[in-house]
Amino acid sequence: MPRGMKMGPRWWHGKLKGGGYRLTIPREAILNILSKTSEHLSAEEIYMSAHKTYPAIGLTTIYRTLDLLVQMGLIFKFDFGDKRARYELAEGLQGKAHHHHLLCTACGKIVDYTDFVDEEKELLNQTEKGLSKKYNFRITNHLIQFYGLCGKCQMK
Amino acid sequence: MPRGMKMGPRWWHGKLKGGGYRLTIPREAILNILSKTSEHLSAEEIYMSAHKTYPAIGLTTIYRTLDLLVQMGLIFKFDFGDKRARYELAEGLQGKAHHHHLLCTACGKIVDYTDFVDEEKELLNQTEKGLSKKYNFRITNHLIQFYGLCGKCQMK
DNA sequence: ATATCTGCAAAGACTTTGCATGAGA
DNA sequence: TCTCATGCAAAGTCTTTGCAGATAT
Repeated sequence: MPRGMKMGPRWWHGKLKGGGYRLTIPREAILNILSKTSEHLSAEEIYMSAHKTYPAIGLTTIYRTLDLLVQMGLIFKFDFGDKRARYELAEGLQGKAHHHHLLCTACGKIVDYTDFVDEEKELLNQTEKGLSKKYNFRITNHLIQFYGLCGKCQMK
Repeated sequence: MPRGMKMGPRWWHGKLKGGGYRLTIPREAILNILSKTSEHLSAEEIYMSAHKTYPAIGLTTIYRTLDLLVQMGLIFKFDFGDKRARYELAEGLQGKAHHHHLLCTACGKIVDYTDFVDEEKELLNQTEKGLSKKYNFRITNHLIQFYGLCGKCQMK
């Protein structure tokens, strides 16, 4: 059984309660969906998926819940240049490995890669230290993305 | 006199003509503005600036021109998470050095840094090679951004 | 001359807000 | 019970599109 797929009280119950937030059906639904996919879903896609098991859900709630989860650090919000925000479970949760993204500028394909991340991490740590000192920033996060053409699109 | 500030036929005349594009007042105005600033202007800001010297200009034209210039590779389009696209002259033009961005998540301040870019470049080259081979991508570009709190915002 | 470019107005797409109802603890 | 959360509808923001008139070459 894959990591993070076990049943029982969901790992996020404590996180929500600890933050003083209620455990509601929409929140459960959204976290369930994000836990089970490896895709980078948009609000609309999450809405459609959640709608199947809980038809009463509204798109507004999706947006509000996603904002909350981002703020709590449970999920990440990305902009891949296709005009809509996309979300994924934060690293470290559910056995998710830290990864970066490789994007096809022609078809929009997104590849998560975990290779080379160790080397990157080393450099990033140094860079963060240097930048922190020089510009007096407290760095909390970074974003790395590569853009190019995937195999299929190269042939067209 | 700073590099790139000299008068005479603008460096972009040839680029536009070579691409089969006309040399128009709006295009001149927009390129002039982007050449003279070190800020990361939004379409609206460029519009307001251009409007001062050429009041007849329309916001639509700003968007269309920016799209054209991005497509030609003369400028870069960025998303800094504030809901509007921001633009800057491409590296290598007008003596612009290759740089990355450091963003304050509280006040939106953007710092261009050129330090550490050499080290980053080395790693990125290796990573690009590895990714190209493993995922069969032809990588054309990359994005690196650091997020954190600037000095002022740390104190609040 | 004529194909390209522009400006206006309207439409489009995604996201946010106001407010009354409903539900978790 | 009593806040907090939700859903609907409407509004907001940035960006794109349609089209007739203007312009560069």
